[in-house]
Amino acid sequence: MRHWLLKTEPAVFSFDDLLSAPGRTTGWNGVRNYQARNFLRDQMKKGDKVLIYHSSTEPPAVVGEAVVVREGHPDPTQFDARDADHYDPESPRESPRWFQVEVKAVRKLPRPVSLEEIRATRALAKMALVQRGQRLSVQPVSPAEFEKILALGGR
DNA sequence: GCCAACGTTGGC
DNA sequence: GCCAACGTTGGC
Repeated sequence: MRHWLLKTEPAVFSFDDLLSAPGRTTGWNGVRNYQARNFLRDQMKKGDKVLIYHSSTEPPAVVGEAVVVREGHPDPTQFDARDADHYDPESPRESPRWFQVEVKAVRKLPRPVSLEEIRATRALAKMALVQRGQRLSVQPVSPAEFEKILALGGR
């Protein structure tokens, strides 16, 4: 089993939105970066544990824990011409370009673990999240890093 | 295949 | 709102 971090902008889709979604589950759609796509399509497996991170908010922070409940499959939003933010007219139906997984909320952290706190924690210094210029919205996380974040979050 | 221009991400 | 860093596009 692997561990992951998924970024989302809470103004678009927050952890609370995930908690209130049917079955506390959603398709993690809208990823339009090939490296992140490859993780979604090839590497994320049912049962993998996921940290949910809020970006472009104050403070940016890991706010909750989720689990992969369905492995990579085509992201339906790429075919939806009404969804201007996600529609990709270049993506062939017979070999879709973009993939999603389904994730289910496990629990909200009692305390968010802020980016500042992550930067200040030696054991988390190697996380992709704090590497210069790193922008990937789907990132692998080591088991130790995953547990450390949960501990900092008061779980 | 190079690389300049442009677009996006996301912290600050 | 700024801008550094990075990815993508497209002319050549």
